[in-house]
Amino acid sequence: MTEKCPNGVMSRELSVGEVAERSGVAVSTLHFYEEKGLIRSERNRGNQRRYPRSILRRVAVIKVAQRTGIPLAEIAEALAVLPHDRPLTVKDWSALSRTWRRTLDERIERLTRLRDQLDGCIGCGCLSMQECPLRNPMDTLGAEGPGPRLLEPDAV
Amino acid sequence: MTEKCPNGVMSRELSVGEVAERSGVAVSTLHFYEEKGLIRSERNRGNQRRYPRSILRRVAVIKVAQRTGIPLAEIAEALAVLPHDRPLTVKDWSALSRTWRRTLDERIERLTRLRDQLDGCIGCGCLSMQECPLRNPMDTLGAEGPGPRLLEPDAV
DNA sequence: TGTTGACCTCAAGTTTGGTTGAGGTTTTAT
DNA sequence: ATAAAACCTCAACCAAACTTGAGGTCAACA
Repeated sequence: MTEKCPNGVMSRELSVGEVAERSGVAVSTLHFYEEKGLIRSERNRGNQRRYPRSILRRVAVIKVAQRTGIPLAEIAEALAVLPHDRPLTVKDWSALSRTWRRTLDERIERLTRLRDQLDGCIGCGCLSMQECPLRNPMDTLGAEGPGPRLLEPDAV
Repeated sequence: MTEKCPNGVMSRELSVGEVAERSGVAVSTLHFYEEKGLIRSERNRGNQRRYPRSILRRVAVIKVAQRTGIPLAEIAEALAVLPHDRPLTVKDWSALSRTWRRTLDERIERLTRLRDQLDGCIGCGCLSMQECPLRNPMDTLGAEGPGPRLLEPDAV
């Protein structure tokens, strides 16, 4: 069942079930990814999917990207420029992960800014559209100046 | 059109369109929130929605919670214990925002951990299910030990 | 008194990321 | 040889958070 090369690395192509098991995603998900163009498969004479072992890295990359919050469509775009017929290299991975790291950084920054605003507003609660930094998410520009605001019961 | 009280605060009830404009959410969204139990409305004799001005703070709170990533269902739950018939007080807001701040903190932490793992793996790319911290998101436990991993072309 | 704009309800559509199931074929194991 | 396990396609369904549209009513203004 498991054919080994001289060097001891298993080199047989993988069935969809094997890929599912080894990559930790469901078979249905692999079908789905294929439909979305994220992965590709060859077929054997019985029309069953057969994958090169490099699929495992590709799927792994997809999963990591998803954890950073990148939507599948964007992941697909990023992977689209890379060939399906050879494994992703370390270089490919570096480029991708560096990009994703940057967007992850931005997400973290945005959330951190939000947290700070929340801190500044916990004791206030005015939530004024005009004056409260929480309601004015001018996310990038530092048009801040939180500080306590006076709270008029309904003057939102 | 705008009736003022002696003290200069407008105290008229608001129509759904007015709430939409002043709170920055669409009319359809207000209908939707009502259906989900997040907000409530009185009706005038013509069956049109009429809101007390306190609705504006309530909607504001919902929006802020959403920005922190809290799903509507959870926001609904949190707001459920608070009466619809009086404005949210600073105390209400403090309690809510403190809770949400904590979950926001967790989100930030999780993302930061991910970023660090990504940093450790950018030059590696093994993405091994067994060995790569990026693939083993045992998020809470510090079962770390990233460091460089040797990269065998297909040994994912 | 129109007529226009705001409002009403209810149903259906949208997007993202999949899962579930029916009905049928292929592979694998005995 | 046969039965079970794995695979195939295609369609439908799920949840979240809304939006859109149809068909009809109400209100505000000239």
